[in-house]
Amino acid sequence: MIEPTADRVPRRRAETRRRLLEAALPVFAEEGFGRSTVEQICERAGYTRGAFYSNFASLDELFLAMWEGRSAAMIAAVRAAFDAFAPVELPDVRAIVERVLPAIPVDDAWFRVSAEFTAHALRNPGLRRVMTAREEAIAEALMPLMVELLARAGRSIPDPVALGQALVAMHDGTSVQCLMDPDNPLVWQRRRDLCVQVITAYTEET
Amino acid sequence: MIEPTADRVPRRRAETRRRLLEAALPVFAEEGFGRSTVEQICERAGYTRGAFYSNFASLDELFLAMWEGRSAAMIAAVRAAFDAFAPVELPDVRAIVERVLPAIPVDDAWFRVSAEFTAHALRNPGLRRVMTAREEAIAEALMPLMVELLARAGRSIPDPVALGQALVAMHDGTSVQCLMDPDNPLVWQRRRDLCVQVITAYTEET
DNA sequence: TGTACATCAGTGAACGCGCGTTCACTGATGTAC
DNA sequence: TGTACATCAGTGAACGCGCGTTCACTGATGTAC
Repeated sequence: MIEPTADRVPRRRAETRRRLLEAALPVFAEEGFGRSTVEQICERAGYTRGAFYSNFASLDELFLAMWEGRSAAMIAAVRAAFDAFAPVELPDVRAIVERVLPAIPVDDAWFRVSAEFTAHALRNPGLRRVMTAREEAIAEALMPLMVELLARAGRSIPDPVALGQALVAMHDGTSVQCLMDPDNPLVWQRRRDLCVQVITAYTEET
Repeated sequence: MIEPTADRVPRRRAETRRRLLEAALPVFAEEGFGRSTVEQICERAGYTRGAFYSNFASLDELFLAMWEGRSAAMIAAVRAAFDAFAPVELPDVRAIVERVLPAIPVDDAWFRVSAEFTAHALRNPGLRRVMTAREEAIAEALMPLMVELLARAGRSIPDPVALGQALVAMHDGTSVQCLMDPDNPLVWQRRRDLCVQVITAYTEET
């Protein structure tokens, strides 16, 4: 059984696009977005520069597309990790944090690129909206699971939005600290502690 | 009375350096570090490119020097603001936060550059050490004042290092949120609330 | 199924710009007497 | 104080590289009969 032919034309294009996007993250992570060149990305992906311009109008466009793709994948991965914990017995907030927090990857290359993307977005009102929308999407995707886990630890959340924002800030802020000093277990420990404190402060015993 | 001549040779150089460093922040903020050129900085500072190479070996070197200078100025400003609150009566944690937190500038241009510098430092072990050292310097400069203010609110700090790290993470994480959505007063409110919660969680009534 | 034809994704050469970096120079600044 | 001299910070022209962007082309892929 052959694929419907209608798909098969875009197949090749889609593959090229995918490979360019895949090659972009390591290049941006190593060189920085601003110092990355179309040539470097094409070379790593195994194409000539013409292929790039056949698929993207500019490096900016590819940067955004790459960021969106990786972000979505990241959220999906964390969500899956959360779901996996559903059947497990989690008696208190600390137990939840100790099991759930490690499921959120703190990835060096991705963080470098995210930091630059943030700076880039702060220069561009359109991108700002994209970023805040994504933060809301994360909160919406993960908060129901948080609510359920915390309910099983006997805790309710008076203001879920405030907790969501606090957790994102906590994650962002402590990620840098951990990546700056990755071999210091104390920094990681304090990250977990802060997470426990924040959740405790933003929830009530039922 | 004329200045000692020994100073006067470096005077001109020092002035050139200063102007180049001053011009660098807005250029980096607008273009991004990676897309900034020696030419742009020199043009804004009113020099030719030769003057740049007479004072700095590379854009990287200027970037670091600029970041260090601005960081130090920032710490000094916050420290001064803290000191100014010393004689005021501050009855509780919330009152302290409401008065002290606004003294910490959340500056758009500086934040953009800081975010990129962070990404840059994560690529370079030497710069990582510079950054962690600076974070420690901030904590050391401000923590004694925090201790004193909190003591007057009847609170002691069992683990000042942990509180320091938590506050830095809180500041970094919520700054992005505030700058992404600067006209939303709720985001700023939640930043203050989180600060109160963190301080409360990391201190004990005496 | 097989053959002729159409499409268009990706090639690779070409062009030109803008920037990094160098360096012989000049004139501002300071020194010696 | 005044003059001749020394220094060296910043100038501006020059060179060359590397990249962005374009575009005529080719050959892989799919279509029609």
